[in-house]
Amino acid sequence: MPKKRILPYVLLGLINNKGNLSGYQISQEFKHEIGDFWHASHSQIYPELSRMKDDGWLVDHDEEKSTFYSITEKGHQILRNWMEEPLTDSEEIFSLKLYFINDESDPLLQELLKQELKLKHSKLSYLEGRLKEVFINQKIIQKNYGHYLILTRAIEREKNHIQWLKDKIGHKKDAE
Amino acid sequence: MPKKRILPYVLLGLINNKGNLSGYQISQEFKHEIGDFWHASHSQIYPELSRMKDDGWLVDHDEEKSTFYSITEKGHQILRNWMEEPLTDSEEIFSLKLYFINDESDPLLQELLKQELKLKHSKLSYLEGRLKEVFINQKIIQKNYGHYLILTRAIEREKNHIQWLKDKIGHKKDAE
DNA sequence: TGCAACATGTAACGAGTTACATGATTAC
DNA sequence: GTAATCATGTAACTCGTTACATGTTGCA
Repeated sequence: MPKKRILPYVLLGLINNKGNLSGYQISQEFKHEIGDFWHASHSQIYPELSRMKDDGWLVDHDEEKSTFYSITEKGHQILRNWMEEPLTDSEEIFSLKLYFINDESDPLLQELLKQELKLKHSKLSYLEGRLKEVFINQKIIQKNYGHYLILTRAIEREKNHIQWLKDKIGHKKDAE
Repeated sequence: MPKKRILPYVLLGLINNKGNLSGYQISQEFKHEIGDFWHASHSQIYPELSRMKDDGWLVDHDEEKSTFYSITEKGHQILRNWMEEPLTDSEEIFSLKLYFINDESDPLLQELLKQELKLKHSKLSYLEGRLKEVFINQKIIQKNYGHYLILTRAIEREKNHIQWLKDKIGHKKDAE
């Protein structure tokens, strides 16, 4: 099966958040707001939007200069389904989905955090397993020091992420 | 200009580390050892190896079942140049280059860590700037809570990475 | 004897990038 | 008036994936 495309869902999410958007505005979004987490160039955006319109996910309405798109009921459904799809081991998707959640009280937020926590836990144990398996003694560490470094770094990173997730799941307010 | 390809350098690095490797062995490496940080399928590997041979980066010698490749002097040069190229904002490349450094005393190690530290510092200030710029009051946070979360998460992640880099640059031994 | 793993290759396809194009409007 | 930005579109190309293909060796 072909790899799951993400772009259409990103476009859906953006249009859903903002009400309606033109292709140009979306490409600006990618340069600013959401640009830290995802990117697409205009040569992807325009054809994609028109495909999504053909599929009934969006409707367009021409205004003075631009063609604006807004989401249909079908589009809503599709977006919702995607948002509720179980996460896979991809931090990008986790970030994107978070981005599309506006309200702190949306139950999907806690759901996402819990799913990601589970994923990160298993990633962490996998990495810790690798560490034990590969670096069984000091000599191997010395002979493959770079490998040892990134592996231990990866482990620390997961731990840090897990800690963050746990904090947020506790639905604590920002009290630092 | 076209995007810089990484695969050839990964193959060079692997072959350089192990002395000589067949295409099949390399694809096994991707399934195990290095698989946590980079991946390529055999349909990429074989043609790439033969291209690299044509370019004089590798020489092949057929043995019983497999064709083994080893690195040439030219290949060494190319690999070294790549390793010494300044890092860009891509953690993948940082990890890969680290992976190819075997010896703790290789001066390139400290160089890499310092470069990455600089990059991460500027990334951090960029993200902190974004946070101040976008989330100017509590209301905006409430209305875009997911965005706020991933942005603050991204900041924490950079801080964690910076801390790790600083630890390692201090050429401290693992004393926990 | 038949299946899994070894070992290599090529073709078809999908997604994303850069480049090529074009025309309107705005600001200096 | 001319440069930048708005606004959209398509074509060429590259990279990577999956699928298709083929022959060998080891083992149960």
